[in-house]
Amino acid sequence: MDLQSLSHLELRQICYFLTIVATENSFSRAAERLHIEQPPLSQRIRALEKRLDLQLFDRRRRPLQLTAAGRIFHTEVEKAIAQLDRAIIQAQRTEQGELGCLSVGIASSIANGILPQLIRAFCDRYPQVEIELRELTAEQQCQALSDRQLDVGLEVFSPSRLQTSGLEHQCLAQESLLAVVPATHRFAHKQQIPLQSLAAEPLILPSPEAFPFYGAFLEECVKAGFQPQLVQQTRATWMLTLLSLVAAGVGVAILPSNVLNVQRTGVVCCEIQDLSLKRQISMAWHPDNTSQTLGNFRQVVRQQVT
Amino acid sequence: MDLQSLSHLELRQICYFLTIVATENSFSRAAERLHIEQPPLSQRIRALEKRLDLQLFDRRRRPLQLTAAGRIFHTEVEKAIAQLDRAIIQAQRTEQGELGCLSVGIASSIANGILPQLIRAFCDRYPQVEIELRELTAEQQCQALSDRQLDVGLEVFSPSRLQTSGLEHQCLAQESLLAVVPATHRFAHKQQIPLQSLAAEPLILPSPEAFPFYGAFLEECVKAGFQPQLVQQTRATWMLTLLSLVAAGVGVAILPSNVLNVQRTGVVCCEIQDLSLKRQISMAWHPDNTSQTLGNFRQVVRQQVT
DNA sequence: TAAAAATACTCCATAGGTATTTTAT
DNA sequence: ATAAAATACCTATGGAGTATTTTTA
Repeated sequence: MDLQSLSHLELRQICYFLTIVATENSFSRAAERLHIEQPPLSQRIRALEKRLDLQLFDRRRRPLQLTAAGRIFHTEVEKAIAQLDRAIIQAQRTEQGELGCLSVGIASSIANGILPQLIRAFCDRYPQVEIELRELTAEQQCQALSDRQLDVGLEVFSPSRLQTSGLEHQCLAQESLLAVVPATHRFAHKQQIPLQSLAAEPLILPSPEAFPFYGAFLEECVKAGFQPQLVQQTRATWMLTLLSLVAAGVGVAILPSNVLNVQRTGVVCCEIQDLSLKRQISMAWHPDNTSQTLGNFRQVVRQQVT
Repeated sequence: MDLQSLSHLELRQICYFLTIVATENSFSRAAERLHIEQPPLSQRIRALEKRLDLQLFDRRRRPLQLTAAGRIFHTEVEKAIAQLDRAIIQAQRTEQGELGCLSVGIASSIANGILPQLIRAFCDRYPQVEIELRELTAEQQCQALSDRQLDVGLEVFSPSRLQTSGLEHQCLAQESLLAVVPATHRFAHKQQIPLQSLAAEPLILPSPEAFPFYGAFLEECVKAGFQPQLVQQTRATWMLTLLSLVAAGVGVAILPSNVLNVQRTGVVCCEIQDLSLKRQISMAWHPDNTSQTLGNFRQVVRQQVT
């Protein structure tokens, strides 16, 4: 393909040609339909024929007929015009955010909580937008948002980290912490337990790298007057792993309230009295990202959380 | 698809866009490659963006990047340009006679004789041209050639009919007539027989409508001093039918020499002495038919018969 | 002879060039 | 500070209009 020579072709001339064929090869009626006079139309077609080095019409008899080459050109160039039209439509729909791709950072707490309704609502409204879910920690999401690797992140972000990254954010939901105990435990029949009652229990906490939030929980325990006994032998992060440890009687797990969305035999959840600590789940994005798809996603999310 | 609005698009601007993307989104280097200056290129792209109502490039940072819409437009419009290129190439090849269709009128005598080598030679040289073989009588061919239903005819044409149709023609081959006798016939072992020896034989001739040429044969018999005995009960035209009648002992058939290309058990061919009568097989076409495909066919045929 | 396309010319819109300014790293 | 793109302005190619001629059925 030689762009250099194609660029001298006039799309207008091609559309004129298609119009002439559409009017049964009448130059006069095509000119009328094109809102130009007949002589310029004749000129343009001759110019087209000259540029292509092709005889498109057999002018030796009336009514004018397409040559064999003209017929082939017509069928093939019609496909090209249709494809060009598709290119424009698709690009415009992409710009409107009706078509394309959005990469969304999530964490297990999101996947297990607010995510399904957000995805459902967005996909209903923008069925042609592909959502790429990426399971990343809050820190990885901040980095990816700054690097334009990610369009939007859903996680428990620390406000200071959002600040330093220059990210914008919106609060979506709050979660409290629950104590998860074996079904055979003496707390199992209680709706609520005091925070201090955990002083005597071996506690299972998720790996602090993946869940930095737990530092705040430990501080609350100290404020309440005890040093928690941590089960050190595990650095698991998956909620199902932690629940299995509880079911095995290894200890009591402290987990965010989205654990209520999971049914696990052999464990029971108890609210913790006196613990006002809340995990703030937010949506974060980069202010320079002007993608309409992102704007649409934010709007849908805003509608869902209010 | 709206031809009216597409016609105001500039193909040149689209090619400029593709060139910019091809040079890693550098306007300066694209301008260089396009042999224009950078400012006009910037102007053209902005004009394109304005016309399409599309932001193709994100100009807020360097090096410039395509927007999501720009990326879609690029991949889709590249297909359109490739299709446009195909349209031009195919039309040009059609005009050169390298691509397309040729309708060729034939008769059984041709199919059984010179046709295979002509088809073979033409298809070898022009493999993308489709040949449509139409089995028509000489009269039907003259009519179809005049009506532009047929590109070229191969038949035993009468010179006067060619004249009145205003057709051009070229002689391809001559055929003599043979006597075909049953294998048990007393002539069966002879290479040649005198014309007059046919006086005593019941003669099987093809239907005179399909083979007007046989009138001349009957005249030759009269000149030789006898009135041939014609088997009247058949008006068959197919050579294989006539040979079957001979094999059945109904009589002696008088057939063109292409019958030698057919092997039929129970029959033998004999040359006829003293019979100078020749069937002239010609190629005919209409002088107004300027199709290059026809010209190419005529040239190949000319090469084959010399 | 009549309808339709081609030709001849004039005008003007827009692509391209040159000089300069603005912008992003 | 510098490289690259945008802006401003000028020139000229070529598309469109009007009047007329040519062609074909």
